[in-house]
Amino acid sequence: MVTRDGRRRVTISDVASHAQVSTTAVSKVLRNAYGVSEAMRAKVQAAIDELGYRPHAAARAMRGRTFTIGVVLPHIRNPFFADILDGLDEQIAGAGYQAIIVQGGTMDPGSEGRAIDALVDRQVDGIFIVAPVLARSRLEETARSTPTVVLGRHDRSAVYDSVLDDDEVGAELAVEHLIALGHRRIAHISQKDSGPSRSVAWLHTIRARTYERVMAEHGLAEHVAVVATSYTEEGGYQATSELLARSLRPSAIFAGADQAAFGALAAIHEAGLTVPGDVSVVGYDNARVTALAHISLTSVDQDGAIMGKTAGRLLLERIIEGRTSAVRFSVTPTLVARRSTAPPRAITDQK
Amino acid sequence: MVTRDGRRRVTISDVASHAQVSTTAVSKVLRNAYGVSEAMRAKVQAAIDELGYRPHAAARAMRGRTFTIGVVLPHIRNPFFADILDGLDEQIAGAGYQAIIVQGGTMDPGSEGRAIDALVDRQVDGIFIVAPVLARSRLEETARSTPTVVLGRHDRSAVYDSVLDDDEVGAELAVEHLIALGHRRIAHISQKDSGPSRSVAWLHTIRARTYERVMAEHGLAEHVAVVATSYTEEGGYQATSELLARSLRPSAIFAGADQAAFGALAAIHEAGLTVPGDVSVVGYDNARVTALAHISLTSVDQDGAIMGKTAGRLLLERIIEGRTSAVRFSVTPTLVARRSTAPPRAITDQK
DNA sequence: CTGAAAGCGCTAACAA
DNA sequence: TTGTTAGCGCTTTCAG
Repeated sequence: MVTRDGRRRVTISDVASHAQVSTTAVSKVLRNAYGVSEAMRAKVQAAIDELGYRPHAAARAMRGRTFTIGVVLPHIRNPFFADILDGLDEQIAGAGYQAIIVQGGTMDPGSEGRAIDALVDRQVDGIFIVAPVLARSRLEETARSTPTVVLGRHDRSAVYDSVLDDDEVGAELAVEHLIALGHRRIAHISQKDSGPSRSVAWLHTIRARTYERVMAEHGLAEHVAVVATSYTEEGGYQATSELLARSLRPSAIFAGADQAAFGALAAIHEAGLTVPGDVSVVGYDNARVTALAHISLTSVDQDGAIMGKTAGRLLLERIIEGRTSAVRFSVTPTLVARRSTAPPRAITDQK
Repeated sequence: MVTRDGRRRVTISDVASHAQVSTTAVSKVLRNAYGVSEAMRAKVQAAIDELGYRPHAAARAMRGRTFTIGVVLPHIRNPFFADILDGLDEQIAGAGYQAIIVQGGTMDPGSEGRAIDALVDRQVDGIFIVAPVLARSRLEETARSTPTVVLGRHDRSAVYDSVLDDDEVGAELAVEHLIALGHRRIAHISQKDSGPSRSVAWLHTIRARTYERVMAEHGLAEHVAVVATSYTEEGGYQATSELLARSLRPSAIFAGADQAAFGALAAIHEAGLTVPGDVSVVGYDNARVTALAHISLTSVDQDGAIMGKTAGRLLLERIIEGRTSAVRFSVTPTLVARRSTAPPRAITDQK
C-alpha cells in the first residue's frame, strides 16, 4: 500500500525480513501468542521499534481482532456520557483497546440502528450501547455476533450484558425529597417514547412510573403531572413552559435528566420566577456541571465512571475470556441536595 | 467469516451468485462505478436488498475507501464540540460517510498522537483534528498520507486544511467589552502550554496575547494578569481561586473558554462574591449552555456548526475530488452580552 | 520453537 | 459491458 507521499507503510513482512524471521513469528510476538522463545521476542521487538511498525487494524480485522471497542452514544452533548466514557477508557486502555464513538441520535431507532451497523461493519471487537431505544430483539441480533454491553436498559437479556443504575430507587429519592420539603404539586419531565409502545425497558419509563407510584403512595395522585418531551435542554425548556402556563402551577419539578433540568431552570427564570423560591427543581445524573455554584442543581447521583469502567470490564471478559453468559450490573444512586430545592413558598411563608 | 451464532456474514460473492453475476459487477454497483447497465444495476440491487448485504468496511479498507472520517476531540466534555460535530455529520452523511470519534486527551501530545495513529491504523479516509497541541510537523506527517483538516490552529500548512475563528478579533471583543463597562483590573485565564515553547499556533496563545495587547493599548499594562491552567472547569476554578486571593482582586475575568468560565463562576460564588456585582466574567465559544438563565454567561460566539460543516466539505473535496492544495477557512466571531458582565462596583456606586 | 502457505472480503487491472 | 484474477496485511492451520 502506497501512501500519498509515496512512502510504503511498514508492514509485518518488512519487520520479518529486517529481523530475519518469518511473518508468522512477528505475528506471534505481536499477539503475545504461545510458543515464542525469548530470543525471538527480543529480536522481533527490536525490529518493530526500529522500523516504527504499527499493526494495520483493517488487515487484522479480516482475520483476527481489531482491538477496538465501539461506543454508541445518543449524542455527545450530555456531560454525563463523558463520565461514563472516562471510566470505559481507563478500563480498556490497559488491555490495548481503543474506544471509537459514534453518535446514535436521540429517539430515532433508525439512526441508532445505522450507528450500530457502522460499528459492526468496521469489525469492532465489542460494542457498548448507551441508553438505546431500539427493540431488544434488534440489540440481541447484534449481540449474537459481537460482544455487547448495554447501559441503561431494564429489560433482561441472555445475550448481552447490562449496566444500569436502580432508576426506581433514584426516582424515589428525588420525589421523596421534594415531598419531604413539603411539596405537593410536583411535576415530572419525561422523554417521549420513540415507538408506539411504552416499554418498561427504558429508564425514562421507570423514572416516570416510579414518580407516579410515589406520588400515589403519598396521596398525591391528583397532582400527578407528566410532560413527555425529551431528556435535552430543549425538551426541559418546552415541558416547563407548558407546566408553568397551567392554572395550577407546580411548586416543584422532577426532571428525568440533568439536561432537561437545565432547560427547566431557563424556562422558570424566563417566566420571571425564581429557583427555588417559586419552583424547586431536581435533576438526574449528577453530571459535574450540576455542582457549579450558578446552577447548584439538586440531582440524583449515579456513578458514571464506575458504570463505564464496568462496561469495559464486561466487554473484555467476553472478548478475551470468551464468557457468553449474560451479566447484569446495577449501581445504587444517591441524592445530592443543592440549592435548587427548598420548601415551597406557602410553607416558607408560614414560618 | 463465521459469526458467533454460526451464521456467515453475507459477502459480496453471496450477492454475486444470488444475482448470477460476478463479484466485480456487484462491487461496481456498490461504488456507482462507471460501466454498468441499468439491467445489471437493478438485478444486483435486488439481490443486495434481498440478502440484506452490507459492505464489510474492514475488507474495503484493504484496497479502497472505508467511507469513514476520523475525528480527534480533546475530550467530549466540552459542549462546543457537540456543535462542531453536528455540522460535520450533517455535511458528510449525505455522501455516505460515517464519523467516528476518538478522545485525544487535553494537553498531552503523546496521547493525542496515539489517537491520531489509532485512526490512521483503522484506515479512515480523512481525519479531522480539533484543537491539537501536537507540533505542526507531526500533524503534517499524518496529513501527507491521509486527508486532514485541523480546527483551531493558527499556523499555516501547505499540507492540511485549516478551519478556525479569528481569535484575535474574538479576544479583542471580550476585552474591549469589559473595558467599555469601566473595568481596569481585568484578568485572563489561559491554558498552560503543553510543550517547552509557546507557539502562536495555539488559539490560547492568540487569545492571551491579544488580551495583553488590548490592555496595553488602553494603558492598562500594569493590570495585566494571566493565569495559565487549562480550558476546563477545574482549570477555571483553580485560576480564579488564585486570582481572588490576590491583594488587588480583579473586577473582571476574561476566560479563554466557556468551560473555564464555568469554573470561574463556581469559584467566585464559593468565595462569597457575586457575579456580576463583584466580578464580571466573559467566556469564549458561546456553547449553548451559556445561554441558560442560571448561567447567562457573556461569551464570544464562533459558529461551531458552520466550522464543522466546512471541515466536512473540505475533507470530502480532498477525498472525492482529490484536491491537494491547502485551504484556510476563517469565521469572524461576535460578542453575545448576557448577565455575567456589568460595570464594576465602584462605578455602579458612583451613579 | 519456527516457517510456509492459504485465505479473510473486497477492489482494480486486465481480458474477453 | 462483463468476468477473471491477483493481491491488500494479517492470522492461522499445519508441517518441519
